Amino acid sequence: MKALSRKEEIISTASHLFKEKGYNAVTMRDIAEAMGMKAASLYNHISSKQEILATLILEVANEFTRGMNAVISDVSSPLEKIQTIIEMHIDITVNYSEGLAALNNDWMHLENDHLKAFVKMRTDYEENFRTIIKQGIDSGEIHARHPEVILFSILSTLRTLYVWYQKRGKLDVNVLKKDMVAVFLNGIVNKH
Amino acid sequence: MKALSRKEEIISTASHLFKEKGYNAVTMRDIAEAMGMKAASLYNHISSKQEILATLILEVANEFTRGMNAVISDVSSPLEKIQTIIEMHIDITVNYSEGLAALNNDWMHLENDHLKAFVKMRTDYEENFRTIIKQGIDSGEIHARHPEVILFSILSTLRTLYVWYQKRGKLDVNVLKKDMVAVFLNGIVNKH
DNA sequence: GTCTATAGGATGATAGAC
DNA sequence: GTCTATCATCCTATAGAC
Repeated sequence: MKALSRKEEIISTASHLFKEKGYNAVTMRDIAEAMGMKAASLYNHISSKQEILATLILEVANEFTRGMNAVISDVSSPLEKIQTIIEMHIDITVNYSEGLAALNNDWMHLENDHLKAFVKMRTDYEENFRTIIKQGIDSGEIHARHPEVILFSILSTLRTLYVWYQKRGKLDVNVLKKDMVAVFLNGIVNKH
Repeated sequence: MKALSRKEEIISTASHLFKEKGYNAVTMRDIAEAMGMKAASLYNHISSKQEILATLILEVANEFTRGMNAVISDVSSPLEKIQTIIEMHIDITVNYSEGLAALNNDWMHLENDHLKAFVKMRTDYEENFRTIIKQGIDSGEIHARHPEVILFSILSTLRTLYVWYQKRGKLDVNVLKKDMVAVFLNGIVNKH
């Protein structure tokens, strides 16, 4: 467990507050107070409030991009790829839950190049996922339903998992992965 | 199509802006400008920014509560009830998409009694849904998986449907209902 | 590296003329 | 019912002392 630099402490503190109230409702004074210092002192470690947001969001977005690239270059069936993506999302949720909240709720408050970079990463990610689903439908592994409905159902669940994961007393990660994969792959109806 | 009162126009205009940027990032001047008037004039029709938010969110929350009460008092199986809930969510998404955005993203900016009322409605709603899922598991209709995983997967998808519904060129509502119900009930794997 | 002081501007809301 | 003018407060960020 490496000690956090002062800058990392600030970003971590801010991320907790952003998760509760959102980027715009959190002031530099709030962040400073939570760290036991004055707002002006924050600027010795970070250059702006925007920098905090961008650092937080782009770190997680990069994590997703890395994960998706690994899945794509993997030699496995579309169904196996989808399972791996679900598991990857759950891992990221557990490890970056505050950053994920900012990514979900406050990405539109990114500015200029940060915003552009984020939107591109998200678009690419969705496009890759969509392609995998279509391949599964073409090969007959996946039911021939509207691919957007499948893409959206899985993605929206995974994206908001962070809200629920901490609320429900930290269910074991492996149980969560197993059940989540099962819900999407096999549905909830018991046919036996 | 009844003509909107000035107050309703303001709330409708505000809801569009809230959906794009969030409650805190939208100013009274933004709302006024979008209506072609000055910020001070808004106060002839509404008493505060908070009133706009509360009106918007509580209208949708009431809609969900009404729908859930109808489902509960229905004589039908747990699986049929879940199907009805999914269809109800889709109907509300189509008819109240702006209010739904505020409910999802800005409920924490409600104050005092409005906040209390909202949280109670949401808790009751989730508890009712959870009970239905458990009844389905007990009766053997639903796979014996962690009920929270099922509850969460369905709810998070339905709650964020509004983001996606308008982005994807308004897929036919009946196709959407059919495919969405199928994804959750039967999964995506084709077993034939 | 933290502080006080403050610049410079935005914000929600009110008062009062028309 | 809309306007202009304005209040009181809050906001991000900077300057400069210690």
